[in-house]
Amino acid sequence: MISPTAEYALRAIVALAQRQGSPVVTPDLAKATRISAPYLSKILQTLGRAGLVVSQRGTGGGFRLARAPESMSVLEVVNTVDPVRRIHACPLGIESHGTRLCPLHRRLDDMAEQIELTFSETTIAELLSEDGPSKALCASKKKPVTLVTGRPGNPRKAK
Amino acid sequence: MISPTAEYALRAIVALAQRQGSPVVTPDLAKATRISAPYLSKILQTLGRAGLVVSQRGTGGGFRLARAPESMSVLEVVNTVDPVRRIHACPLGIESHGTRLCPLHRRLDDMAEQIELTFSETTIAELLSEDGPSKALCASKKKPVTLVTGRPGNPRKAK
DNA sequence: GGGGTTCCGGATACACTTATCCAGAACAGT
DNA sequence: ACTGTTCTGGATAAGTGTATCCGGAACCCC
Repeated sequence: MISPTAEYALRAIVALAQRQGSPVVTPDLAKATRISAPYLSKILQTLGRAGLVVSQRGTGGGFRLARAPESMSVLEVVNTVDPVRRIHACPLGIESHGTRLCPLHRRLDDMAEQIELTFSETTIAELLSEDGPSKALCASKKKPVTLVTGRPGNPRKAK
Repeated sequence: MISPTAEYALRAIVALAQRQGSPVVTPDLAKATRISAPYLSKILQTLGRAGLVVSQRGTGGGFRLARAPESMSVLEVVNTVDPVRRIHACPLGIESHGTRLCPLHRRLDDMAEQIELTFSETTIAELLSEDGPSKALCASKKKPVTLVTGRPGNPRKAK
């Protein structure tokens, strides 16, 4: 439905949102999101160029959200790394009829529109931990994986 | 949203449904759907193994739908070539909590569920030509591409 | 049963996405 | 300015999905 890369980007954005503006260094973010550090780094670069995150080099640097989580939609994040594809014209070679789509492609595009709408209506803030039991990014309660919150002796369990 | 292959499979199934059980040979189906013949052939093989289409070799052979278009759902076709991926457990390494998903993955799975539901409720018959202007597979009215219906002097316009 | 037709399935090539690596530039603190 | 830190961006590798090719098997008709 969405590409792994888009899902990674959302994980990273959510993890950054949890930090409330404090810069997070790539390896830490990689541990929190369970994404490989080099690849995450590429995704963060893309998000940075799009203006969704801000990077800061040197000691005490890292990445932070460029805006408040309440004002950032899921759609913005997804579209930055892997845009939702709408069907505007008939995918068959036949260009003749304008915006009219056949039933098949009409329905597929309706779905894409629905997804786009849902993404645009959901803010990052809503993904944080709204309803108790399941915390953002699936962080467990029983196993305090520390989730990078503060890392006094990180178990270094990342397989 | 769905892979090219899944969309190809739907095109092929719809094109077969238009033929009302008459066997269609792969090159003809390729022209109708604008899918490359060798690749379409692979997809048809898969659909055949899944029992959605029936193949017949030799002269007068080809492919035809195994069942009535009214009794075949879009979901069956899609799942045959490229199953809808539901999120059953937290994609992060943390297995600790059962079926509880964090808000992010809960929402993504809700979408997948919605898509699955819509696909399961839509039959191939509904994709044929329900509402006049836009005929199945985006076949234009102005340009009678013949769409393989009967082909007296096929323009052979496939780029 | 011979010949033309059509699907079958393995092998292969190509493209795009995902993932990795590393030298270099920017930055903070001293 | 020097040093350690951290991001940057290009080059590259690995993996998956898409597309092609071809010999062989099944089938129909004569």
